[in-house]
Amino acid sequence: MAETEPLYIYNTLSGKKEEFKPIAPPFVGLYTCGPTVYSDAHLGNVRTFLTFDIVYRYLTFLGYNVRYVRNITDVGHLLHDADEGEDKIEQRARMEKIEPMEIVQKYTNGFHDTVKTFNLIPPSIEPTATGHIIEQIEMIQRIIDNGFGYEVNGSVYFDVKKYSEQHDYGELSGRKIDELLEQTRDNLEGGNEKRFFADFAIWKKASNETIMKWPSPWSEGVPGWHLECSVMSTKYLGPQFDIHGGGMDLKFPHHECEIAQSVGADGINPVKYWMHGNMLTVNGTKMSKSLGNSFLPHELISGDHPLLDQGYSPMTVRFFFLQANYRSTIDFSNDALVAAEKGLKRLMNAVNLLDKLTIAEKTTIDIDSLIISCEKSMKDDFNTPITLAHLFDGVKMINSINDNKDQITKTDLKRLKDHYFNYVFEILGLKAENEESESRGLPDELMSLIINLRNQSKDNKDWATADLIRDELKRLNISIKDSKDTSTWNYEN
RNA sequence: GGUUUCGUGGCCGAGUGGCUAGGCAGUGCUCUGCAAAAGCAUCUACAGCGGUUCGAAUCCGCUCGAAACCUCCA
Repeated sequence: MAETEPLYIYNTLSGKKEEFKPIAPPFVGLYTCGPTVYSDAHLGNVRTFLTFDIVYRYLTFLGYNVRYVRNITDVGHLLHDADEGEDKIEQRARMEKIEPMEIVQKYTNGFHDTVKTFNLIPPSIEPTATGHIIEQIEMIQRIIDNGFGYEVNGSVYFDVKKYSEQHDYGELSGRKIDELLEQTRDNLEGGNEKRFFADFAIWKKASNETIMKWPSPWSEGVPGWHLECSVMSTKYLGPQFDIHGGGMDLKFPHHECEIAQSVGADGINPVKYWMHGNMLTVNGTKMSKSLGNSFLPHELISGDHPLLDQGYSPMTVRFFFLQANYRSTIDFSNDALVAAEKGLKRLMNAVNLLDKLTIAEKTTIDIDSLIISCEKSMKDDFNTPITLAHLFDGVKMINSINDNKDQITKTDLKRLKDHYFNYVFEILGLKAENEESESRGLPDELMSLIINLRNQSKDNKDWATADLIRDELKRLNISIKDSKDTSTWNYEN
């Protein structure tokens, strides 16, 4: 692998693409905000995790030793207002009449199934908030000791006003603290324990009924939502690490608060490169549970949802996402998914052809520029749509060789195969989905029997019988496709 | 209301101060007993109005439109 071109990453902190320089190469620390496991992850959630799956895969491909940390939020994420509502998991547990930790387990399992379905590589470490209560309490103490936290009635708040006198609260999201006050739609209402409207809870005293709570120097309570990411990233990646990812909607306040907490506790700006993935939209509007326009992965695959004309395979969805830049919104539609389905098939057909090409004395295609182009586009802030475009240029080449219009030598074919293997499977994380061949056994043998009989009819030019077999199978949702000397079959969806 | 981003051909989506994005659909062709599939070729574009420039879809301004964030959200 030619390791010459630098990698550029769009850093939210600066608002531009910057050359990626790891703090301690060959090691790279990558942290992504994981799910709050109080309900099923929907497709929009999947998109963000996919974005960082690509980052992880590509950095690894480049030879970096990546430690990828993605947390599970299993406590502390409150409803409605980050500091006032009920814990999401507790509320859900009450609704389903089970233990909060059962909720956590149930939806953690579901999340793992989902990410596996879409072929996401598991993180190196997947820490939970409840597993790091002690560390969170320690961090709160450091924040208090440094004068950036204060206790009121057993709860501890981060003193944003004080912090902003010495530091830039808003450096990530571009907000100005004094403007924030006027711009906030709902300003401070009465009965609030906070000294300043922008302060946020880092420890919240729990009510008597609350099941999930822990002792602390201030009260029995729960840690604030923003805190866990600061604590766990620091613990596993150090006080300063390379890349922090998450959805665009977490930029403010969540990530802004993370910075403030780390600086407040340890005096170090925790992250060199902030990356934010954009939203999945439906008819131009953000997919979200509250709007009722979200659907779950299994609904997408089965097609069992009012917004869906049909089901789409996980790899179709993965390909669909990769056709857009992670920093752009991508709009869901059935047309777009159908297009992705066909595009993916075209790509995969060509990849499969690679094993069947005949070798020649010379090579008449330009493999070098294909390889260089793909490297260039991936190193330009993980530009997967351009990379796919290059790979489709290569598809033309492959087909052309297959049609004997171009030629390739043994060595070059090996390079081409390696290239597609690397990019399609390793970097973009696509995989073959031959669902019809999954442990078919008997049907497979029956079908080859039928196809053989039909081929005999064809050999005898008994078209009526051959067509009858094909038509009758079609009624059973099985389609027959004749190529030059063989016939293939598959289930129709 | 504030902040930010965006408005590309039938659809999805890149990119960029002058040079083909790509995928899907459409059209034509090849292959084929027929069909399907597949392959090849090919058409339509840069919201509107001004400005900067030799030249702008790309830079600047305004208008219109959309979205995200400012509340929990990936």
